[in-house]
Amino acid sequence: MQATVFSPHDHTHCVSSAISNAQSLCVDRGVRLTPVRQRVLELVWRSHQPIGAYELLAGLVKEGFNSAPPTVYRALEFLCTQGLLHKLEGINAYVGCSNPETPHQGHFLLCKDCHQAQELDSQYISLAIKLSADQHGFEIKRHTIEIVGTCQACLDKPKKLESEL
Amino acid sequence: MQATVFSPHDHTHCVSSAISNAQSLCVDRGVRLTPVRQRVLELVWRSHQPIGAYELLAGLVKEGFNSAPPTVYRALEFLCTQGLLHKLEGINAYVGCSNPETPHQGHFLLCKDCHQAQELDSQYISLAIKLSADQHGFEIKRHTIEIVGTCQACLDKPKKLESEL
DNA sequence: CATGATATGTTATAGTATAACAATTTGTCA
DNA sequence: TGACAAATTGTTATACTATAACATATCATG
Repeated sequence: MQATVFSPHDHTHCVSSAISNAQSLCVDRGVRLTPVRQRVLELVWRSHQPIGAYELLAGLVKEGFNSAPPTVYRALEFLCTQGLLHKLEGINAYVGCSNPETPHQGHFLLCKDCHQAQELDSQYISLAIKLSADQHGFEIKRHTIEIVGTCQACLDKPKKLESEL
Repeated sequence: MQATVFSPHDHTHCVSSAISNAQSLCVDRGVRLTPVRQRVLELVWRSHQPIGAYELLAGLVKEGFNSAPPTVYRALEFLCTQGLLHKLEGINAYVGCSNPETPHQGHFLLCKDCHQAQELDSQYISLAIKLSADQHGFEIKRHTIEIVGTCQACLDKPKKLESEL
């Protein structure tokens, strides 16, 4: 089984490599990874779970960015447009994308116990969707694929007692 | 090509058959399709597009139901739980389900021009998702599949002039 | 350094959803 | 029946999510 966000890993490394990757990618594309944008990207990556706009906002404020909602929403829009983040529509939260070089829509496994999100890259899912759309003469612009359930790690954990729920 | 919501059809018939279908289904299951719930279901079906909670609320109020947000959200929760409606997470709106007997999660084509939603039932998509989840030892509880783009009918329409946009 | 384009600051408000508790209705069974 | 428990609805308040509109600041470029 391949490595996933669900298994333990050095997350600090994830963050720093995501940032430096984003920096060079923005230079290449001639777009600006401004301080606010970079900070939002870091905060998303630093979170071990998908994170919401207002939680990010709180993070910005704590670090001296004098911020109101539009600030963070603009940064999020930029980052999503550049493929650096994906938005999870089902929970109004954002996750970093490990593969922003190639623009794509994510497919996600969302664990309802540990709340982590694993991005998939399944050719089968993409193909199945494309075939269905084609059958209807439908031209795809984007799609949202969010699979909610329980991840391997949480399935392996002993069940919680009633008293702990 | 099969019939879809995107093509013209007798929508009045859709509404009435959905309601009577829901009524017998609720009797069978021993759950109560109360007046508010049935009214919400009718309002959703009567709409030619996915419809939001507050628009439904306005509809209820207009017909004398003395209603506040919790009323409509409770009805929507009931109807979704019974499989009579699906929620479209990407646009916070609800659509009727034509096949509520068999509990399932919908796959949707959403046209960004005419705003109609076509529910699919693609075994390929379901299978591809199941395979991906299995590869990760992930146990699926539910999923959200929303494909945004342009439907056949809207593709066939002449393009709007700049002045009309 | 003037200018237009891009980005951010700021205030206000729109849109979506639920918590908490009260009142009512319904089903059930002694 | 009538008393109780469960389910449903009413009501008020508030939390959460997102954007409009306009002012200000910063940046790239000639």
